[in-house]
Amino acid sequence: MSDLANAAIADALDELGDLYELDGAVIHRVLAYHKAAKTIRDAPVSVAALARAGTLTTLPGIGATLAAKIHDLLERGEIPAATKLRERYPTGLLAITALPGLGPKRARRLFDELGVDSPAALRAAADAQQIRSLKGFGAKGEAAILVALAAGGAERPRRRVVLDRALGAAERIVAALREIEPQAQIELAGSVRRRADSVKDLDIVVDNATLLDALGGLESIETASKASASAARGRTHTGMTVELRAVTPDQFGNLLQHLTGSNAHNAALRERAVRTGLHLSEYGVLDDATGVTHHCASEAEVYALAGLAYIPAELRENRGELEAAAAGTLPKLIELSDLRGDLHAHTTASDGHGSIEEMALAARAQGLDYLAITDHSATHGFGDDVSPDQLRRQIELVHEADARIGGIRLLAGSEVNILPDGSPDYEDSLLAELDWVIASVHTSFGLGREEMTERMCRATSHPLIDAIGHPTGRLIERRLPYELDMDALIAACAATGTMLEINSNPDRRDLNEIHARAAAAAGAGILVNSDAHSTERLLGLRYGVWTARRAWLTAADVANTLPWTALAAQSKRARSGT
DNA sequence: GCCGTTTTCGGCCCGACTGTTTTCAGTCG
Repeated sequence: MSDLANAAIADALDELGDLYELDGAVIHRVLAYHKAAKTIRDAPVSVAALARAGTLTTLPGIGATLAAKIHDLLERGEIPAATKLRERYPTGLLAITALPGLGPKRARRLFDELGVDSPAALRAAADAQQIRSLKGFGAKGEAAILVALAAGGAERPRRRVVLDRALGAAERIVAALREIEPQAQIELAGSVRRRADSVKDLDIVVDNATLLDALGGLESIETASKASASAARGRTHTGMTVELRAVTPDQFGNLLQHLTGSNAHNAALRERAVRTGLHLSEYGVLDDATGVTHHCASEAEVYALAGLAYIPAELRENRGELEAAAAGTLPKLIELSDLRGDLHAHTTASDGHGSIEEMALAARAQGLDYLAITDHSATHGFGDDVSPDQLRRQIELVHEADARIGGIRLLAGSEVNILPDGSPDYEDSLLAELDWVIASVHTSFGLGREEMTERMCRATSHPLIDAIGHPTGRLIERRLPYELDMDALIAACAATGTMLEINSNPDRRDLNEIHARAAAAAGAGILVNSDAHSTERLLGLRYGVWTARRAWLTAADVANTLPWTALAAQSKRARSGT
């Protein structure tokens, strides 16, 4: 049986669901495929391993039929039903359904009646004015198709914006609105509030409708218009869509909960509620028994009516939070103030912009008790490598600064490169002089899955490597993670006592929330580090904490919530006596 | 296709918007 990644299995089920939908299957069957795909994509364990163990149906939404199809995929490399349907419906047809306004039903009509099987064929049919005469279409629909094609909608999905840029824009808008109406309730909603890796647009809820008219006048807004008495829509100069919604204070909780989502969370929440005779919407909670619709000023009231504990926004992805909220077993999530130290930061010795002292003072100002100076190592390129002699000098400088600067403990460390053979790029005798070593991959990203896994697992077996930095190398919306068996790496870390980093750089957030949750479940030590290259970037620790919260982590799951002495005492170095 | 304070069949979240429609289907979030 092959060892497909969860994401690959999920993609296959999503595709099959789309094909079934084109084929006219009942919508609930289609949804079953997409739900199962999401469950698999979010699973903190290897689904291929579950298949080998014969326990696939323990996953919610996976029954006998889907389990059999997943077995086919793993054993034969394909799902026969998908292969058959692909022969009937060309891939170009699926591309057409990605166009705004064109779903499976209308795409199917274009295919059946005009033979349209690709974006190019669609353009030709629209140019020839063949579409307007079709049932369900018209001249307007035909024009909309041409507009969507011209916008390139069929080739690429609309780009998502990485959280820090989106959050910056959102916070500027909220601050500007607060200046106009200081008494109003103004809250971010949507995926920005859930602290997702990236977001598509900005949702903001206010309890004062006069603010709807103010949106267009804000400095950061390029254009805006009032869509209704309770909504305004605008666009920032950077091209992000902003949806501003106004509601009376007594329904503020209903709307905020609705717009915060996620869609999967809300759908599952409403399905649960229906079973107890309640119907949730953005307007209130309708009780079948009494016919009364309850309005909720706060989100906590919405969840309480549904019989649930309050669910923090970061957990609202339908990854088990509803069940935990019903059972009273939601974790007490880690907070930024729980972090006691930061074990990954750079200075001007390599590619950072601050001195040791500047970084130390900035970390102290943030309330941290310790900071590891971990500049790049001997083989780092770009002319900012640190030779062995320079590192010896750097160790002295860190110790000297540590003695001089009060209120923070400075640790002499390094971010060493993991060479393709899995070894670090300093001699062991030099590594032994350091307080802290974090090891990362910065070269040879293109190794095969097995070689890369072997390379990284080998690094974890090195007695002087304390932790693995940004373990997958991904850059959100820019670079895919390298091929790696994360289950194997997590197991190797747990076995050797090597810690895994959640890198807080908002472009990385690596480990991601799925892997971080899996690592915690496997008993691996987890760090939330800034990887700061400047004093300002130390503030980025909140992104790593948000990833940790989305991974369900508590303070006890994250090693650098401990004082340095306690962390050092339980490190693998201390345990092995090196 | 899944699932069970409606248990092995009959349901399956809610509402807005759009365009093509005389009451609604399709799409979207």
